[in-house]
Amino acid sequence: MTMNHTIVKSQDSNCPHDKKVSCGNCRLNTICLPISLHIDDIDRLNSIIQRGKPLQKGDYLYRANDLFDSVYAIRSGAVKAITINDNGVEQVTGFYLPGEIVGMDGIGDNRYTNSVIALETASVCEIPFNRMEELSLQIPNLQRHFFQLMSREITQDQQIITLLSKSSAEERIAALLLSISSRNSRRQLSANAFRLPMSRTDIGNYLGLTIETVSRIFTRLQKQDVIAVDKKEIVINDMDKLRSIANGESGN
Amino acid sequence: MTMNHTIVKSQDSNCPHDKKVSCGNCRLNTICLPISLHIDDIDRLNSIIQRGKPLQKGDYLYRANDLFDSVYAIRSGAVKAITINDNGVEQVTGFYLPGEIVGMDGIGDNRYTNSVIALETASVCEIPFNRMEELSLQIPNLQRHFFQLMSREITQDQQIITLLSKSSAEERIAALLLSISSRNSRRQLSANAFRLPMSRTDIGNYLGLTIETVSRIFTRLQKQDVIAVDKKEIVINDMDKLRSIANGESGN
DNA sequence: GCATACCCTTGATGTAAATCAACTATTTAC
DNA sequence: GTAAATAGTTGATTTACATCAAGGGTATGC
Repeated sequence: MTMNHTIVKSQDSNCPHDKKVSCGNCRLNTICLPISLHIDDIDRLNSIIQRGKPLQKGDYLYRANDLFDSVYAIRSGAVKAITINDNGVEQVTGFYLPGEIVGMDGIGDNRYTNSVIALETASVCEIPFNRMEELSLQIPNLQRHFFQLMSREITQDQQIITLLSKSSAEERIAALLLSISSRNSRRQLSANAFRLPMSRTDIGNYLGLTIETVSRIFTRLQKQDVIAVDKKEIVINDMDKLRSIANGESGN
Repeated sequence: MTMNHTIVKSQDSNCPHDKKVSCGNCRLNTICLPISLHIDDIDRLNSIIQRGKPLQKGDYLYRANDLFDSVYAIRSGAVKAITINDNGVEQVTGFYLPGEIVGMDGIGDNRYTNSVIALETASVCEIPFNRMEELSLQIPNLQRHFFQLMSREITQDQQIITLLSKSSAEERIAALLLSISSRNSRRQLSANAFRLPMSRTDIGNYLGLTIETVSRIFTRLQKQDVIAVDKKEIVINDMDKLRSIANGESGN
């Protein structure tokens, strides 16, 4: 990923070094923001949002048990959310790409239940929750938007539950690839060729599989010419086949 | 469960046949409602809530894909939420007991993603969401309460994800029993002896296990004197042991 | 009161994925 | 530039749970 360091005013509003970024001109705003907001409401929302220095790979955005104060929109890069349960086992609970929101798990008991870690260099927009709540009282559409965001997170988590409860290793991997593919295309990126921001270990942890199984499935899908794998670079050669595998319609 | 059919005014505000039920005198209100609400705010909330006839076992409260209009507080009985995925596989996504709220999955796209079905005779309080939203704009604590409810649902779903991804069959069953136990004690019911409202099939579906495995685990836990099982009646004989099993600290 | 269906249990066998093991490729550090 | 650590692949073996199978118990309906 190239980055413009010249003094020329960048047209790319998502360059992490560009301090002129605002919600109004952010190219992710149709994903991250309620499209239904008035232009001046967007300005009011923008005024409460803080944009800090980018995270480096491995940096924590916040840690489980930290006091909750903000949710964060991913502006560039990618992060993972993890929880550590009572017996010290780590679980990856989600991967978050640009335009997506993390931190809503912290609202319930005023402490985050997940830790969020950068998978690569990433920049985020911090949305202080108390101020967002106040603003929501004045902007009904903003309140509605946050209810919707949280509801969709519930629905997504329930889809993961179904995946883990009912699907084979191959179906899980196929579903993850399709999820990343469709989230990429929502951001106007290629649905067929992309780089996985996470390691095989993270994939296995997320999908309830060992790293060996993840590796074998990638190899198998490649041998079937469904995908081409080169380290973290993925090319989907046969989207329909991948979908039918994810839906358990394949003969395996 | 006995029910008073005499003309004497019932003291049990949760008797489904008592039309005088209100949030103000409901014994579940510390669970279901924000405790932080003013007494007149509780009245305002109460005024928008609709209480219909009880559901019979097997009745649907709503169906996946129905237009979303309300969330529901369970007043008595128990329900399950299920989703049917693309390939027609049914997944139980949750069990809901008195004081708990269902339907928040519908907010995201204005249609329910789950169907909710009564596991036994059950009564519910319907909370029309549009009216609740309007009220939230005037009662900040109510807005906050709903954000918290949704956040906790996210956190719970993530705990299920961890359970399915990382735990053995025995650990899953132990965790479910402990969950029901603690939810019962929150309602001032026994933590050690209770009736499971759901079938073995539902348990297996929820936990990603076959009915045979569920049955075997119950038998095994009984042989270890951790629990006593008589059909749906459960007695927890050794809570500490059950906890250590759930935490994967048992030698098995 | 009996039939039908459903729910649950228990045993025998099969299998997908875990585990164990060895090795290669890639990144990080000095 | 080389060493050490980290990440990923592939094969052999084990295992936890699924599947297959049979039977008993309980509820539902005529």
